[in-house]
Amino acid sequence: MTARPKVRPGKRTNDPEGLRKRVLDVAEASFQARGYHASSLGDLMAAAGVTGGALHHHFPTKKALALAVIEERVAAAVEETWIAPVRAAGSAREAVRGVFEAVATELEQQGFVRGCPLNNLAHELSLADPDFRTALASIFSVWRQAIADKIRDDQQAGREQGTDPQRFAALSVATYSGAMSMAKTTQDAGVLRDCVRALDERGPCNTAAVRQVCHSPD
Amino acid sequence: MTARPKVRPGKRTNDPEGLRKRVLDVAEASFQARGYHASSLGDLMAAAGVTGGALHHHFPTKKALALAVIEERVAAAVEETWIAPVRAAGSAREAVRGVFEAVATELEQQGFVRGCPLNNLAHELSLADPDFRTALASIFSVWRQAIADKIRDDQQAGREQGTDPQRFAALSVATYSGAMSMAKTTQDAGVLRDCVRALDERGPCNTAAVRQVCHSPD
DNA sequence: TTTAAAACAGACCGGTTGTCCTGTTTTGTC
DNA sequence: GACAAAACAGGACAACCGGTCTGTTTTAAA
Repeated sequence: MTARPKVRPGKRTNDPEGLRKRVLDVAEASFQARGYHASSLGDLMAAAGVTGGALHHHFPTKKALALAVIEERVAAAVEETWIAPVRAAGSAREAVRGVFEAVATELEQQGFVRGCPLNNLAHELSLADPDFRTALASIFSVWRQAIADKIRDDQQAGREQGTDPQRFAALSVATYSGAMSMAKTTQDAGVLRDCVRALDERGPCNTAAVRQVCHSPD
Repeated sequence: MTARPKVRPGKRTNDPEGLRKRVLDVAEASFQARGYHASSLGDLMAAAGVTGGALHHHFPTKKALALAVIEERVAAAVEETWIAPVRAAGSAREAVRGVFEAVATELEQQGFVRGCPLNNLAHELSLADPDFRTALASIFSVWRQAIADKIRDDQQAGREQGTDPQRFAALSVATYSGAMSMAKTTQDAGVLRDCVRALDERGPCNTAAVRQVCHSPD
């Protein structure tokens, strides 16, 4: 995939940053497709065109490599597909709708579903190691925080009322995570659309305040 | 944990069903706590007090063992904690609320969160093998179907209107799955309560039919 | 009692895994 | 150019994994 400088012996060019990036690229992709435990360092070395010595120089252990993938790549992926769109959108609800739709469309034209990078690793590694767990938990935290902040912005601008920011954020993240889990298992991104529609087609209006005004004609 | 008949050599008692059950017990627990790849057959054999020959007799491969765990144990767990309560509840919405609360309470007094057995294995194994994927997908399917059926019952009884059964089911399952994912990562079941409250505190009432009647005083 | 199949015991093996280690080359600095 | 540190090469290795194999014991049917 990436062009690797394989010159004939005698001439070597050190490129620590490029090599590190190549390793992270390969590791990120392999962890996403096969998971952490099913990805062997041998496979990663071969795919990245990197020797054992070089790999060990940049990432002393497999755990260190995974931690770097989580902190640099997974966090960036969440930032790109969720946090930035949320900040840029007109409202939190629009943002959620937009991301669901965008991801669904992207997955459909891609033809297969590998799942959410964060959730994939969260399931496999949260209980395996405390360092993994805290790194993953902090990504969930900033994700939720970004959505909650947006709701507060909406409320200050009068676009939203009576919505608990924390709970709305929790619901959004949970629904997306779970929908991606199902989409990965069924290999069908349609469930993302089902969820986002159920989410804003709203339900029975059974909040006490609403129930008084919103009664059904029957 | 389970009493295993370890008599002195010369006396042996064949107990194929008991042995099989012991292996499944141990495998289910280990897959839940450590995952599939991180669970070695050696560990399982030791924990179950079973020799290699016996294990191989009942489960020729590790994959066969995992498939049995999925089809017999994981499916049963979903049935027990979700499907049965849904059928027994007064309405689908009550059922969802009840399961979220019950699981949250159970996890809190338990002190730690191992996550949803189905989602744990779904993330790790869906892409690893087609047989795993279809087995897991069918559990998701019956889970969703049970909720959708309950919504239809509610509608026929006049307890519910204007709710798409499939979408509601998708949303319920997705929210639960994602909430359990977060709960596992943060080791805090509180997110389950956040989600279920956000789910029935309802949102902006922006469905076309509702928007006409249910306008906000501002 | 005979007998065949099922149930179980336990050693064995080839392959893989992650890590370490020793050496060599490149690179920046004085 | 000297030199030390960083960057990289590549083999070695011990532990482990999953699966297989042969043999023994139990069990139930005949």
